[in-house]
Amino acid sequence: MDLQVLAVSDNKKIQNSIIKKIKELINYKNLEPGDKLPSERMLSDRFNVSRSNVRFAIQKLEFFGLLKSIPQSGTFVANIGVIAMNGMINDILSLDQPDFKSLVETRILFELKTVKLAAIRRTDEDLKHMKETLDAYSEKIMNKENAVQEDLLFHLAIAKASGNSTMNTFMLAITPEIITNFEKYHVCDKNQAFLAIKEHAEIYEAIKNQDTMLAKKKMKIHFKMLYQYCYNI
Amino acid sequence: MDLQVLAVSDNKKIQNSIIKKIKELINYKNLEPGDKLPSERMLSDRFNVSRSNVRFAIQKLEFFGLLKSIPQSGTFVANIGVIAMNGMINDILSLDQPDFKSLVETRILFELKTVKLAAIRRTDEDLKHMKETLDAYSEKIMNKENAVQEDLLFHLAIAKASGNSTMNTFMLAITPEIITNFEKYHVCDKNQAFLAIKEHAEIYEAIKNQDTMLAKKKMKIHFKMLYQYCYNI
DNA sequence: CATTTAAAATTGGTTAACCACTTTTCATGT
DNA sequence: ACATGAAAAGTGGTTAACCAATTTTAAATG
Repeated sequence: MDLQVLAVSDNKKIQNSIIKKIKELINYKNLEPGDKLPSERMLSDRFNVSRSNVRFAIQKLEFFGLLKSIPQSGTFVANIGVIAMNGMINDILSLDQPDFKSLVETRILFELKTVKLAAIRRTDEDLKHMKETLDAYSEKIMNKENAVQEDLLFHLAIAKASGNSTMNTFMLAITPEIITNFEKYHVCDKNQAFLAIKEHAEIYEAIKNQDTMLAKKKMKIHFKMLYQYCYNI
Repeated sequence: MDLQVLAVSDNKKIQNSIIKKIKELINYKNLEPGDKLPSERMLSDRFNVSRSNVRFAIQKLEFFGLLKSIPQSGTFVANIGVIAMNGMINDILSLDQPDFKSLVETRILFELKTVKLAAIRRTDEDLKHMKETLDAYSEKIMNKENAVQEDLLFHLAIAKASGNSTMNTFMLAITPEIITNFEKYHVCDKNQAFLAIKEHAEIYEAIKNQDTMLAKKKMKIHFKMLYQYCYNI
């Protein structure tokens, strides 16, 4: 799963317009699962756009499972009917650039789940990794340095320990945007830093002791301020 | 957010090896936030790989917020310290291809949240959209036709109504893989289809009446079989 | 010596040519 | 008519050339 397709780009509008035209083409020609689309060259010619942009558009639709490109052969409609095809393309076209509030909301949802799963599934290696990030965080705070990075790595270590590759991937995907906004709005104040050391340690201990409910409870406390912030923006 | 970057590819190994080398380079040269990386040409020369692959690797790191490419200028280390850089690149390199179990686990987590949010935030337009997908689903089932697509679109309509663009995006991202596996393992049996019509209708009504708890409860019932299946695989 | 400025080198991004392979076409032989 | 096979056309993927804008260099100017 390569989420890259969702990256923002100056060409996004062009690519979305191509996706729209591909959709119209599929409907007009009544293409069904397995049917072949016109070649990239023909599409770029017909739509009056570069082949690169056609390729990007196809890659995006391929990522969402709607098309399937086969080398030296062609691009085919995936095993998905015309109804789902239309519905999903509409959804894809209307995808908004994630806003900060939705990112935080999603992060909280993830972390309250990953912390429980981590408490159940964590391996010895996971614990070691988490402990390392925990110590690195404490050290930075004790030296009164900015520790946003170390804070983050601790949470990512939990996600990894959850044993859920999908959530781990998504956590990594939303992380950069979260950091950017945190620094932009100064979410993590230094006043809260010392308190956070204790909270991190408690979360770690709960996971280590495989106390699922306590782990979640401590994470909830840790997120308390984040909650408030999220809903006040 | 263009998740495309996470797509599987034959070049993934090469690109991951390039990412590894970029990480080593950043460490060796002690590059800090804002510092410039060698040009794409120099990197492709140094690593003995094509510039395209270097570009793909950089795009991936850019998606995860670790690098920032500026046209006609260069590629720069993002505003992220060396610790987070190393930690996150390690995480990125060790990302597993999402397995079916983790996909289902994530989907359930999402849907139990989106259904609650939808009950709170749904607009009249959302309701209209959901009703359409609901009716399309019923019609297919009554005609004893396969309705996997319509089932899916109903759930996507809920995700959209949740008003959370991040979860909406992620739901779309995991959907194709879910469908593929459903059809592969014949998860949705026709015996359950008639029952599902009623369940869908109840979920819709709960969202319409903004009964948050009931909406979640009905969704949980709807997922009951999915739960069992997921944990028996 | 400092300042200006223009030209040359360098950059990420884009386009066009090329490649290896597949698919189609159609002439040939039976 | 039909089967065979080779050649031509077509395919997605890859590489190399090109572009416009930036950055550096150094020569010209005061």
